Amino acid sequence: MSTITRRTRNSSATNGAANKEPDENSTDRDDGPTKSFTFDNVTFYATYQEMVTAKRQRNQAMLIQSGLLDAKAALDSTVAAQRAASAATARGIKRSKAAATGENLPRRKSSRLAGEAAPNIFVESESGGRIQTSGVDTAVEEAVLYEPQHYSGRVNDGSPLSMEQAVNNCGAKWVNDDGTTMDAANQFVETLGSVVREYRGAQRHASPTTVTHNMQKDLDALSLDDEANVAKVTPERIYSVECNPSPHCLIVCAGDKLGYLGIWNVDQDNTASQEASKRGKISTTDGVHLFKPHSGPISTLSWNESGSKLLSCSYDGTVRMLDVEKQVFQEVFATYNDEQIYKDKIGFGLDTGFNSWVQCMELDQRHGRDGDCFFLSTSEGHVLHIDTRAKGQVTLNQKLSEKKINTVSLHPNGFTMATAGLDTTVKLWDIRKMSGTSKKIPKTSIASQNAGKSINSAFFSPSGKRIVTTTMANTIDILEDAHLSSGLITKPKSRIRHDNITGRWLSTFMAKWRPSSSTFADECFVVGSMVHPRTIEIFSGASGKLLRGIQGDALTAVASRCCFHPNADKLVVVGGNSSGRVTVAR
DNA sequence: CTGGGCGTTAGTTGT
DNA sequence: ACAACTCCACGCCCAG
Repeated sequence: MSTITRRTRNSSATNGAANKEPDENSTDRDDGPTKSFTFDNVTFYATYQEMVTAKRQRNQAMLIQSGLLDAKAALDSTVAAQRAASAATARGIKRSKAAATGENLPRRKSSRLAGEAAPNIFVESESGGRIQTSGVDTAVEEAVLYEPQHYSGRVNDGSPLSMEQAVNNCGAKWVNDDGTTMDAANQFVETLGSVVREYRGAQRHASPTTVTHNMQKDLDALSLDDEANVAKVTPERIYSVECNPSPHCLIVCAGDKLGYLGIWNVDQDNTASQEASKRGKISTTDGVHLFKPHSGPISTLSWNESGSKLLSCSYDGTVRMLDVEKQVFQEVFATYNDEQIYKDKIGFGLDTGFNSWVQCMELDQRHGRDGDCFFLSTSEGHVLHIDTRAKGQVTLNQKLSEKKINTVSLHPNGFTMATAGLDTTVKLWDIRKMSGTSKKIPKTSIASQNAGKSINSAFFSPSGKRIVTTTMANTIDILEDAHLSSGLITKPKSRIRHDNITGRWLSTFMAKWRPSSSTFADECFVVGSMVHPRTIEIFSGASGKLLRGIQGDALTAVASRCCFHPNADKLVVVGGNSSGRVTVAR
């Protein structure tokens, strides 16, 4: 291959060893007939163009000879066959037919949220983008016009968001226009509440979590073949997926690029729901319910231990908490700029403009597992610690990097923290040695490892013994006892070659540990993959070996963000893709 | 040393 | 079938 020379900028970048044949360069603009052109040291060509043509023919012949074209054709046809065989599932949320043809419609929330008694102003019908309303047109215009503009385009002024508001924020495009969506959402939240109560009750007479006796057997049993285990849960590309911890009921939530939160009751009895929908009771969303508590990508979702609260962290600079029992999205943290009107806010002065956003969240379990305290990392290299108990405060604001920090992870010992990000390193810190606000980057961390390329994620394993990192250098590294080492870590315990180049349209891969009920030797993690046919991969932490590549008809796209169910009796793995679809393997 | 520009990547939706 | 659209990723090159 090294003799193939192409002249585009990119090919010379990707094929650094490309031989530049000097005559090609030196005679680039000289087609004069007085010279002859040498190629392959054999043939003489009268003109430059003839030489180029010959070269192209040679290259073509080489491609055919190499079998690359055949291989590509074979791959293309298998991919095409897969595409044809499995069209995207229709299960889950649907685009409203009326809205599909038009641009974004004015939201109903305008008049509702403004608190105006504006009866009868509803979008009655839409066709071809034209909106017919009942009620007075000017009133609609005013309602839209005076819709309050919130800080940085956030969904509201930071006050608690009711379930109804969160549903209405979704806009007409994704809300079923049969008017039953709200009922369905209400009913669903009731269901969620009873799931939580049941789980709490079970926890009270707790027996130790079921221990998996034969990991490999459980892994082998995972299946991705049932189409009923796929649903469109969010409108846009998924940034985060998480399972409610209740083992009694499989409830999966996903957050997307635009701040939508979809919660899917996977085993909702669809026949019953369709019966009900015929009676006009609830809508047929296949157990999927859509809310919009944020205005930017939801980067992290985390349930508290009892499954009663869901924390969502977004690039929009806010962290919200869905309280299942109170049925409200409470804003527990938000960044603001340094205008004096915000001086009483917890996040005052933490938003420094366009290049500043909150990148990720990690719950701090040191003071109970209710989600009261958490760490945040920012696009500007800060790590924050927020304590929402009492009045709520920023208890740590430390700059740790010049570049974006993609993840923070706290060791179970409660003081070793791992950060990883665009500065191409994993760094370990002792948070006991940090306090308050510091803009100075500490000169030394306890230990660090340099991947050479950006690091998508670095997480401590449940035992704390290991760290798994996913890097843009196309590796997954497993470090062992990194929290006990110091200085530069030159060699990971094991290094897995893994294609992590997802490009700009897919969320980056982040290998995630199975959270519980695994022994130290059984620790394993899940990660998405670019492999054809589409696969969700599970690796052993101890050996770095691939334990299982889950494939099946139900997985038709790359699952960029994956997670395990924390404590279902049976092994459950969930993946979210770039079009908002969630796939459950079990 | 920084920032602009470009290329890569996969899947859905509209024509 | 095919083209358009996505564009809060990141690496690399290259100009200033």
